Amino acid sequence: MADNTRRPEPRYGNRPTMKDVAARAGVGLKTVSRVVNGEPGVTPDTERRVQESIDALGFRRNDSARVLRKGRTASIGLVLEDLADPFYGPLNRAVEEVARAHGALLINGSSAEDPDREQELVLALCARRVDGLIVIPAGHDHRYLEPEIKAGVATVFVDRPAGRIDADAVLSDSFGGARSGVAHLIAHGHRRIGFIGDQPRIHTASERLRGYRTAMADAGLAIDDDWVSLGTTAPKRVQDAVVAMLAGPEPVTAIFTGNNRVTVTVVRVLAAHDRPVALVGFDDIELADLLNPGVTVIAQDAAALGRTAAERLFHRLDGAADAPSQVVLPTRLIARGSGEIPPPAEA
Amino acid sequence: MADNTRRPEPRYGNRPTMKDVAARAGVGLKTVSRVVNGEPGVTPDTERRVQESIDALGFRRNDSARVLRKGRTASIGLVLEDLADPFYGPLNRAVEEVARAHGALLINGSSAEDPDREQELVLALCARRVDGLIVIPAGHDHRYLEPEIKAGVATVFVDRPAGRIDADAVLSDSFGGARSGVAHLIAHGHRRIGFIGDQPRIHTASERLRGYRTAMADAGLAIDDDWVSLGTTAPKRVQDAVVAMLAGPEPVTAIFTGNNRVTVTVVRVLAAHDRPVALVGFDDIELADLLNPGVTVIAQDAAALGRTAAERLFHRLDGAADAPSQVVLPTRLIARGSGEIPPPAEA
DNA sequence: CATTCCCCTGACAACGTTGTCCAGGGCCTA
DNA sequence: TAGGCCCTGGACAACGTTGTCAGGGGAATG
Repeated sequence: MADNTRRPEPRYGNRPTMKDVAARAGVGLKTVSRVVNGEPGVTPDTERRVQESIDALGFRRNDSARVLRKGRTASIGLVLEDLADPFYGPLNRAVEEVARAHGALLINGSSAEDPDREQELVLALCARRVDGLIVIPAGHDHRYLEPEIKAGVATVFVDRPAGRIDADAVLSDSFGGARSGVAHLIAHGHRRIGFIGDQPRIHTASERLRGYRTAMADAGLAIDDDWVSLGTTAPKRVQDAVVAMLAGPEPVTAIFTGNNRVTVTVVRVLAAHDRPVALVGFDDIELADLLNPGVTVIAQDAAALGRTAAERLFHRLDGAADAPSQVVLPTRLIARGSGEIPPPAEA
Repeated sequence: MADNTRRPEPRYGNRPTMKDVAARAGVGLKTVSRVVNGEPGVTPDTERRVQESIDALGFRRNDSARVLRKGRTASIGLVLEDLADPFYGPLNRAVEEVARAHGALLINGSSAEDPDREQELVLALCARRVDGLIVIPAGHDHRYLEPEIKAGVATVFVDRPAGRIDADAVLSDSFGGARSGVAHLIAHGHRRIGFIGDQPRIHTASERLRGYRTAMADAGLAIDDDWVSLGTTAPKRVQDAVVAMLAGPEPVTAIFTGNNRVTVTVVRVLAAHDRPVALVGFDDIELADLLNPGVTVIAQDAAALGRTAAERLFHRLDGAADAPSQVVLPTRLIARGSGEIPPPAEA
């Protein structure tokens, strides 16, 4: 039996290793390591020889091996709901900037709002031994993360709190934002106000609904069952909801929308509607100022969410061991016109 | 000197390893490996014992070690220009979906349009031994990638071709799209048409400029130097360009914009302008249909770009060794009103 | 000139996993 | 009953890197 079949697998295209570099330069393995890592204690002459070998062979350090040896991967994981959602773009970018400032790479993926997929993704990241995790949770039970957190994987939740475990979280003030948005509509004379939101199992969605209910109650207004519609953000679903609210003898005169995707669809439907209907939306949307009327929104600062979460994460990685905390960032009402439409004069 | 200082570094919070699991279950190391990987050759009874130990200890396989041993990381790198740019969201998402379908994770980062940062990021990904790379290049010289590609890192460029090396690329038809967009304006009677684009060193920007020039030449129209403005997409810069084009005795009557960010700014400026000015923009923008007038655009399919590139990448990873090729995806003109504004009647 | 000290260098083990190979035991067949 | 085969399980090396430690040579000092 020939023994040239020893190589078990097609390796990394047989990349040169430090051993190869060392052999070519006629030095020891450790000396190469020193040069590669810029450690002191190498003569300029030796260093030059090693560097020459590195360039000639096209050597690049294998970080997998390095990670295995050192125990830190210098990478963090980001699990969000949908990479394509414009709301998460700035958040993603902000996290990346902070990671970069700390010399870490970012591994990310979308859960597509599916708890199983979230878990799968999170655990895959843990198996990669990311140093930390930033998660926009889709599910409501994160006990599966307990062994990981106990084992030292720093974890920060963003946009929505963790379910059934105690963990850091950075949130926007969904309740307060929705409450002030609805109060804004009430202040402009509306009494029949609709709410179209995301699925109630999503924390932000239910908080915003709560804000709506509270604002209505504060003003002593009763809420008709037909005025509240919760469900997916699919355009068809939202469109049907708007149409239903605007039909009948007592249609709503204003609508509060629970997130950017809902808002966009509602704007489209209202543009085709004959009567003006007031609108305030949660989340800012691009070009909202150029529409006619401009769309009044409750803006949250996605970049600040991401930045705050990432900074918290690295703070933990630097050794902070204080109790998990929730940070709530304020929202801001931006009046652009659609929220200031008065209700039609009552018959 | 006490010898309890042997542990060199703060490791992964001392996570249990297969060795720990094996010891607890009273089996050999390889048996644990077999159970973890679902390999055959383990009695149900033994398997149950091992599984119990895994659960009890909270063991999770260390993929770093696995990668080191196996030579494949099951991860791909994506380097794009700006994670926060809405154009790249769907692209990012499409790449992720394909990666997921192939069981790979996605590591990504932004180059911020800085060639040095692009190189730094790409090489960091190579050091991680990603199986493949998808790059939206910021620089024009990718010879630094040659050793990596030779070593087996599959690489596909998207949106812009690679510089000075021969590599796969998936592009949108920038030239043809711009040409047809400008032709559209000409067909609606415009003769003095401005072009506001991104920095000319960016391939798509210069291709779109070329499309503009060709369409003008095709129609026998001369181009005044003042009609062309290239530079960053900073709102201030773009705004100044628009104002300049609309000033003077012979202002442009139509503008073609080179990308989504430029378009957005121009829409804002034109909204405040007294005379109507026709506009066609490269890249679709959200809510473009709801503006008044609707914004006519040359739409490219960002998701298709990402999907095509990722599929090409995995095709290569599956062993395809054909020559590098360029795929050009068509663009689509979407007329919504702004491009169909006629020029003012000449005095 | 001898001694000490420091600087440079390299041998070696270890990180956690998987591929290879071998041993032992049970079962089937002749 | 003996022989052989298959099935299960484990010992061992290797992946490429870095931390530890020890050795060797030169300079500085007495």
